[in-house]
Amino acid sequence: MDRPYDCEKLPHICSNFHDTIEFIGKRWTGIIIYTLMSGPKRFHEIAEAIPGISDRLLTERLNELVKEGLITKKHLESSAKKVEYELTAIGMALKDVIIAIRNWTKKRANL
Amino acid sequence: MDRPYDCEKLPHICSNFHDTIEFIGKRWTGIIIYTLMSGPKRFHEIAEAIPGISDRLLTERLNELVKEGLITKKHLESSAKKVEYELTAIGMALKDVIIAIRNWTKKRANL
DNA sequence: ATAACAAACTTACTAATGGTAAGTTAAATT
DNA sequence: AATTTAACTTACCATTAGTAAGTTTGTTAT
Repeated sequence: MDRPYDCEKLPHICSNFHDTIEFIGKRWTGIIIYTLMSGPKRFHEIAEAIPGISDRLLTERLNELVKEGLITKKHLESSAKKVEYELTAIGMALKDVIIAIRNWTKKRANL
Repeated sequence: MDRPYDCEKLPHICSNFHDTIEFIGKRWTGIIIYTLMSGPKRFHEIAEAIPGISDRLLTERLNELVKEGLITKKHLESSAKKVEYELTAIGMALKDVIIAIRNWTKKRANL
């Protein structure tokens, strides 16, 4: 069986695969990104779209995503309290990953 | 912006997306699957291919993957001590997800 | 044949992360 | 002026992960 790619020739990519999957696989991170795929959202909108997540973890994950450059945070209307989160271009590029996971989930359900 | 798919029409898929990404996103799970993409491997081969993982967690993750039907465990040579782990068809089907993550990682590195 | 070694766990313990709930702060609403 | 709301923040307990030593059965060397 062949590998998806050659680790000898792409050590940088190989060494980063683990980091990437561990990052986007952190608890709640995947579904937060998925939620933002349908457009920018405010804090409470994300919270309401994801049953089970707590304010604390949502704050933490959003901060991590901002830090990693996958989303941006915008303060609305000169108010310190209204914010909006939006995927960056590289964050939005995760759509292909999400589609692949969706397809796999569907395939698995049909076994 | 359009969604990758319509949750109204595919509630089953929608509700399972989170489960899927949380499962394959569990610590070490992604890289274990990736490691097995290049063919069946014995316990110590997987351990050696994944720097940092401990015997305890590797055992735990492999058992979870067997339980979820993504890999199979084969005892070699009528011996109780030599085992081999291999991706099932549905486990191997995660290759598309892995390729998507690889592509995204590459794209991100070029920013 | 016996002793040392190895593979694949298993157990015990500590550290890190996640979950729950209450508290905070500034702005918007009544 | 008092109440409510958004978006955190803090404190505390539960769950999960990391580290290291121990176990069991089979294999290899003497």
